[in-house]
Amino acid sequence: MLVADTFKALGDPVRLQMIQRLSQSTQYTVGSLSAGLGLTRQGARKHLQLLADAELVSLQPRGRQTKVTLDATTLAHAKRFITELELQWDQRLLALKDFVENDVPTKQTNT
Amino acid sequence: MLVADTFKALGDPVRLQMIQRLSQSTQYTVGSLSAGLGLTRQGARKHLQLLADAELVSLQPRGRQTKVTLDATTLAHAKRFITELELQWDQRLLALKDFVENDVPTKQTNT
DNA sequence: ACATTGTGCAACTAAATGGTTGCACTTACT
DNA sequence: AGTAAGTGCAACCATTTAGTTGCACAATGT
Repeated sequence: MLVADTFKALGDPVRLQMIQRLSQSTQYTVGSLSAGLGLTRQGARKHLQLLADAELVSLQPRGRQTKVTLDATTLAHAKRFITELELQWDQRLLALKDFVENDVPTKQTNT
Repeated sequence: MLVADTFKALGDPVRLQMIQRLSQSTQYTVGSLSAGLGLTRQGARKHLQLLADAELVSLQPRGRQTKVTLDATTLAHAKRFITELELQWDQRLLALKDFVENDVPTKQTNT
């Protein structure tokens, strides 16, 4: 599973709100989670499936209803990706500062 | 600008690679950034426009060419959003643990 | 046994997305 | 002045996405 898929799944207001709700309660079912989002249950269910495919949530059938829980692991992966970008970015700025101050050429990756 | 728009912009392999490149060098132009991605320059340009609209990169015309730089601020916002989700999630788990161990009812947000 | 509740799935439609080609235009080089 | 380089923009096409309606079906409650 690519990180891009995780971001893609997070890139929708409805799905983000679902995730946000799920971070606040462990008691959600497909029905309760789909209510009050301004679209039909079936519409919401499609979003939910996307989140499940991206492994951001897991669906556990419990008799008549299906429990929905957050998968914090995938969320953590996405966060880590951003953190690493920021690290590279900071190093770049540092190298640039070095170049300006001391005339030490910085290694160029691309032109 | 909604956080969802940031995630949406990050939710594509081509755009993620662009962001990754930009985190490694401050020397990119539209042309150099668009090369070697397996699609036409005009195709890449569309992705770049999306990133610019999401304020993940900024485009600065420099005579004949256009310089592209990363906007780390927006990236930081996205990261923060995830961090806050994780915080709520952790608190939830803690409350749940409390409930199981001590039979202290936890405040339910939803049913 | 029967009704109701919670869910899943398929078909369909409108709009957004990802990609292409073709062309115009300005900046720089000789 | 003439050519090449770097870009921007519009038109077009195929695919995916976001939403709907309609229906089937198993689990629960009376």
